[in-house]
Amino acid sequence: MIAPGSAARAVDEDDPRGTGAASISETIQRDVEMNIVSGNWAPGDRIPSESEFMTQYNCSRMTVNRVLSRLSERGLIVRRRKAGSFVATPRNDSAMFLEIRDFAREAAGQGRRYRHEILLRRPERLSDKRAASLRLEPGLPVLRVLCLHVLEDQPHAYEDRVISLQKVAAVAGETFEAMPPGTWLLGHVPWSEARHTIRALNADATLAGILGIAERDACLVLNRRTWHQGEFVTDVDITYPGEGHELTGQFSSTTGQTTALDVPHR
Amino acid sequence: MIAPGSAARAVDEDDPRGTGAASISETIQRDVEMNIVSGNWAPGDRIPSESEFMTQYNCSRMTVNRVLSRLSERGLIVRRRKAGSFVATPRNDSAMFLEIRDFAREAAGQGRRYRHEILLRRPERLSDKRAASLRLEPGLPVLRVLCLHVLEDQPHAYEDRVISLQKVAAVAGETFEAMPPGTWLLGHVPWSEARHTIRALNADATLAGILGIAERDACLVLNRRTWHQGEFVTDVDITYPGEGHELTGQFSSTTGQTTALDVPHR
DNA sequence: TAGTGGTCTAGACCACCGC
DNA sequence: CGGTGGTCTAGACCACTAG
Repeated sequence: MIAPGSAARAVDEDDPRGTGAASISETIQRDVEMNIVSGNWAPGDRIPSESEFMTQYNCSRMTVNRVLSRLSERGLIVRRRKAGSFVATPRNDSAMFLEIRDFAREAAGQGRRYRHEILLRRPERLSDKRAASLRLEPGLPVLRVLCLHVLEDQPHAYEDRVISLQKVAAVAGETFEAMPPGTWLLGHVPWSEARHTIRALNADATLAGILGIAERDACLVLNRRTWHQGEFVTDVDITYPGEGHELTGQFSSTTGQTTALDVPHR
Repeated sequence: MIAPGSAARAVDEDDPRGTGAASISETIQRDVEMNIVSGNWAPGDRIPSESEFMTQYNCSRMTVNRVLSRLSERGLIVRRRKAGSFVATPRNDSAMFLEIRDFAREAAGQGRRYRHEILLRRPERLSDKRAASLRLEPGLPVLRVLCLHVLEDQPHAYEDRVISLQKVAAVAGETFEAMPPGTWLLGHVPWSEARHTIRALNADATLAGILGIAERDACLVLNRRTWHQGEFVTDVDITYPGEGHELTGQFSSTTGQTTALDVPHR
C-alpha cells in the first residue's frame, strides 16, 4: 500500500487483456456515464457517495472526487453537500454546438476546390446604422471587405465584413489575395469573444445576382461580432444561398459536445 | 505543514480582503486564463510547468495539475509530456453554443403570454421520405403532431413532429393539451442525443397561412432529431417566421461557452 | 536520460446542511 | 450532530518524449 502505483496495477491486472489499459478514473467515469445515459440512473436519482465509490472500486477518495467533479462540470450530475450527488435533470431538450470553421481550411481538409474573390476592399467610416447595432461610435475607422466564397466553382457564401482599423492596425496593409479575411484574422486576433446570430433573409436583387439565385429566395445569414479584451474587432455577415445549405450541429450528452459545421450542397 | 488546511489558509491570508475567498486553484486558473485571453501568452507559447506553478503559488502539484487538466479539457491549453504545456491555437474563428430551450418554460420565465395549439395529432406510419432521411425503415409507427406556438397572440413558431411509438409508448395516451410535445418529451426521455440542422426556407402557401406571413417569405427552420440509446425518439422541424426572428448564441473563451437562445421580435 | 505530465494514495481540515 | 462534498498536501510510480 505504500506504493500506490502498484496498487493501481493490481486493479489493472484484473483486466485479462490490456484492453486500452483504462485507468481507474476512466473506468469509474465510463460506468457512471453508462448508468446515466442508459437511463439506469434516472434524473434526480441519488448516485453512490464518494466513499461508496471508494469501496466499490478500491481506490482513494481523490480519484473518485476527480471523476465526479468532472461530471459535475459537464452538467451530468449535481453535487450537494451532505445530500449527495444526483443525476442532473436535463434543462433543455438538447443543446447545439456550432463550430464556425474556416472556409479555406475546411475545403482543403475535404479535398474540395475552393477560391475566394475580393469584391471590395476599402477603408470606411462606420456607418450610423452599423455603429448603433454594434453599440459603437459612428465614424470609427474600419476596413470594409466584401468577399465571395466559391466552392467547386459554385458561389458558396457571400461575406460582408468590417474590421476595426484601430484594433487591428496590421490589416491596413493586407490585400486578402492569399487568403480570405476570416482566415487572415485567425492568425492575428487570438482567443476573442464573439456573439452570433442566425437569421433568414429574402435575397434582394443585388444579393441574388452575386449568389446566382432568384430574387426573394430564402438565404441563411450568420452574423458574427468579435471582440478582444472588450474592444471591437470585426463584424461580419456571411450569407449562404437559398435552401441548398444547412448549418448542422451535433450534441451528445456523454461526450459533452460533439461539434460539426457543415454547409453542404443538397 | 502537517495540516495542509492551515497552509492553504496562510495563502488566503495574503488576500487583504476576503474578495470571494478564492481557492488556490481558482486563483491559478483565473491568472492563467487572464494571461491567455489577454494575449499576454500567445498561442503556441509555453506556459510554466507544474513545478514552476508549485513554487510560484506555494502549493502542491496536485492543485496545479487539477487546474491545468481542466484548462486542457476546455481546450485553452495543450499539454505534452516532457515538452510542457502550451497555449492552444484557436482552431476556429469562434464557436457557437445554442441552448435549445423549451417554449413554455422560456415564456413563463420572461412573463410573456404563451399558448400552443395542436393542429393535428394522429398515429401514422413513417413516410418513405422521412424514413430515408432518418435512415430508418419506412412504416415505423409514429405519432405525428403539428403544433403552433403562439407568443403574445402572435404566431411564434410552427412545429411538425413525429415521435416513435415504439420508443415512447407512453405518448400514445398523451393529448398535449396541458403542454406542447417538446415540453412533454423533456420529462419522458432523459439524456438523449440529438442532431440539429438550421436552414432557410421560402414559405409555401400553407406555411404562410399558418404563420401569418406572405408566401415566399424567408423562414428559419430548426430541425432536431433525437435518439436515446441509439434508438430513434423524435424528429421535429420548428419553423420561425420570416426575418423577424433570430437565433443567437454567445461564445466566450474564458467561460467555455455562455449560452443563449433568443427568438425575439424585431 | 532527464524533465514533464498522468495518475494515484492516504491522509487532512473545512463548510455546508439535512436530519 | 454527522455525513457529504470541496479542497489541499506531500509524497509516489509510471509513460512518454524531446534533447
